[in-house]
Amino acid sequence: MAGVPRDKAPSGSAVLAGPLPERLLTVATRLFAEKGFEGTSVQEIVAAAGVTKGAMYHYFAAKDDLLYEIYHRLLMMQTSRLDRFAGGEGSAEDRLRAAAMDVIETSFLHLDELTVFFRSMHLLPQNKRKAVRAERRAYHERFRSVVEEGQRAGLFRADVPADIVVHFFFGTVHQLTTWYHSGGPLGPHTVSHYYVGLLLDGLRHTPA
Amino acid sequence: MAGVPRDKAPSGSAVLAGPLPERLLTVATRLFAEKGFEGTSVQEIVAAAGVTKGAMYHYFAAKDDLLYEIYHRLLMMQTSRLDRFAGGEGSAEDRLRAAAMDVIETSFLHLDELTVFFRSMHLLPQNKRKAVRAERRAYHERFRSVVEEGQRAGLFRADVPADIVVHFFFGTVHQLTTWYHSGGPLGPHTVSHYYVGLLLDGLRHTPA
Amino acid sequence: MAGVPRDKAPSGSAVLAGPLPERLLTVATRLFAEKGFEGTSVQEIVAAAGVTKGAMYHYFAAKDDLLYEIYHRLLMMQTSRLDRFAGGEGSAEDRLRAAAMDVIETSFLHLDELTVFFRSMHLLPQNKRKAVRAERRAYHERFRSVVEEGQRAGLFRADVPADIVVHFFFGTVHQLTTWYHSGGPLGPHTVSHYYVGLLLDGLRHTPA
Amino acid sequence: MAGVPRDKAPSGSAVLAGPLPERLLTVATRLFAEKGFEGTSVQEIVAAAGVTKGAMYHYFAAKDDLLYEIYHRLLMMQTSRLDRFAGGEGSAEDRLRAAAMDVIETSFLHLDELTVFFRSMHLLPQNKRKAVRAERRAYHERFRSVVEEGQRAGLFRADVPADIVVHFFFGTVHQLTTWYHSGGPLGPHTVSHYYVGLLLDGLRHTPA
DNA sequence: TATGAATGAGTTTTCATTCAT
DNA sequence: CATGAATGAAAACTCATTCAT
Repeated sequence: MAGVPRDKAPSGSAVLAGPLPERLLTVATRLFAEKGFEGTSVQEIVAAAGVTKGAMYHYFAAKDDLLYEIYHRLLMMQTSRLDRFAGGEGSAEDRLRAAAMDVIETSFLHLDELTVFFRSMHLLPQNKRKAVRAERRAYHERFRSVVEEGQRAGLFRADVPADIVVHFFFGTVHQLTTWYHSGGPLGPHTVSHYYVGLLLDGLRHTPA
Repeated sequence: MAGVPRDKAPSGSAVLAGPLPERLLTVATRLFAEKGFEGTSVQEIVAAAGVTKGAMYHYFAAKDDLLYEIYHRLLMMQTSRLDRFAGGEGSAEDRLRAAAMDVIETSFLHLDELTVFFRSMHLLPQNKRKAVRAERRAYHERFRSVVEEGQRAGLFRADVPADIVVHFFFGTVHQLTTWYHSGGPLGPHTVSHYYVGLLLDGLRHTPA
Repeated sequence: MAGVPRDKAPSGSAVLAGPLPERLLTVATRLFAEKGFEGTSVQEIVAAAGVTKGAMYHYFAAKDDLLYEIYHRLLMMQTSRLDRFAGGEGSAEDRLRAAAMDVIETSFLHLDELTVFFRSMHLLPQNKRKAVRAERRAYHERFRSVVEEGQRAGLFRADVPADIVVHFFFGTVHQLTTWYHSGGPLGPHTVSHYYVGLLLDGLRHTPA
Repeated sequence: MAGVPRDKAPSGSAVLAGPLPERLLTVATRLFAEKGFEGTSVQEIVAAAGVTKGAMYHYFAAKDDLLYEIYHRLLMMQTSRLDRFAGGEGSAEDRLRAAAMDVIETSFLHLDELTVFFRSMHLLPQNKRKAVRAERRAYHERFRSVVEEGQRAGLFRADVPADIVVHFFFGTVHQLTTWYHSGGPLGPHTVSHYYVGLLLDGLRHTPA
């Protein structure tokens, strides 16, 4: 056992389906969520994916790139979904409600990605961090525009800046991962319902 | 090579007042917030505090301990403040409002600690993580009890579990650090005011 | 400070042939015997082998592993030799004499290993120490069985437990390293001859 | 708990009797035997003795000195006992037997010291190591002189150099610590008896 | 495309010892 | 006599990345 290289990939027991880049992202997401980005070695990732380091570096220039790609894909997906809901039919309130419900429910399906996102953004190198932030800001703006539309239409209170409303809402959505566990008493849909209720009722009411 | 000290602290540029443990915690908090726990080396901490590594390990058994102590002190302070507000005079709504305002305003004074908290909790070893979680849970329960009191008194809507309400509120408070920057257009008090408004109006309203 | 390699191997002066794991074991054995396990740094080992630390840790999970492997290889060799001699032809006395001679002469060829063995066994982590002890116990038992055979055949005195006889003999063999130096007046073969004489004559005689 | 110095001595639970230097040597011997010299920190020693580092450094200039003093005291005691037995009445055989019995039985009373001796001698600095070796050599010579006396008197075989005989015997005595455990089936006296028997019968007999 | 041996720069931690009080 | 805060030097180990094959 000693004197034998220690980082051969275990041949069986791995996720062996699908194209390699996706497989690597999938296992990396899980591992980063479990043990943190810095707590997960490249060796562990490639072992879990059933390949060797060389293979990974063939597709990703650096470990950072895995992180960036996880963020990028998550944001792409959320952006496209938001566009669909925000640009749909109905009142600003209807559309905001639908979009908000969707964000939360989608978040429940991607808790690992969210966990990694808010824990490890600061570990990206400057240029990639800037790129991610730009994507996120665009997402935020799109959401805000619906809130503003509702305010102009007199549906929502106008005494709180739309910017604050969006931060208020996404803030709590992004913290879901710190308390929600899938084994608990409340299902994703229930939580989404409550959260959207608290948001929209807070929005609709005009304070004394 | 020999005889050349490798971790001498630079003589200027450091916080050189007060007892060493506090000094170390102060600089560690700032550095962890800036560059992350994993991105900050012990060497950088002790250099910023103007001492050597040995001095730090004289007081803290591990780098982890700095992290734990930051959390612990923050939670102690928040708990004692919450007790004061929640146990005060007035209706449940008055007390909730006062406590909520205080939490947010206090958070603005400790943004660095909050940043570190939610980014790096997972880096604590199990036993310390458990201890922190227990403290945080107690805090959560105390807050929840005020919400429940208000629900029983008919002041707050009762169709949303108090637990959810607390998660909803603290979630967004804890995310403050991801968007708020002290140079921005809105002051801490203003943001607190908006946030508490959104929360309490969402709570007071009874949906159709 | 940055950019200055800290553990580059000196290009000359090293054992540069053969597969790396063996090379590392060879130099480690010599260094451990010279300066002790704790007194030898990993840095010194890899420098003597002409590689960097990373290379060593590619093959050995820990410094301990070098130690374990040294023991393991020594015991494997001794066990296989003992099997050959103990299981050979001739009376129990003939076989014991042959085996004993061989043990001592072989020990002279591996004084460094023996030195390290008895000085540093206690530095192994529990699990590895257990493994070594098990191997050594098997070796002891094999030797003892020949002594017992001789006792049953009436060739050896039976008033001393075979276990004690084996401890008595191996004890002194294992201490060879504390006094024997290859430059001295007595050659390995001479010493072996004397030792085996003292043992077998002590065994054969029945005290009054 | 954090931010508090980590090496205060535990106030109770320690050996608190007798003069400090002796107390320190006693606990050091036990700890060195248990965990090795390098595996035992000065902090552990002083904590076990119920004092602080300063106190220890008041009596011993260095950690090495504890080791040296352990050796020195053991050798002083053994030398004085050997002088008594070797210089006593009776034939060379009688005196050798008595001295040998005494060495072994005394060794059983000082197993910890012996363990430390043979494991850690190499950790002493050169000058102290030389001093110990000189003391040990004198002891060896004294013992050898009795063997030679017996050889000249025709009591012992003369075909084995007395030097070898002494190494043979002390070798196995010094290895006692590697296999003897006080809980085992054989008491110290029994083992001493067997060992001395094997030695003297090996000595007395003249090989064919 | 893919391998895996080897690198090099860095990390946390340990600890004997000193010295002002 | 004794304290204990602080030092300074080194140690074991990690790991993202490269490169000859």
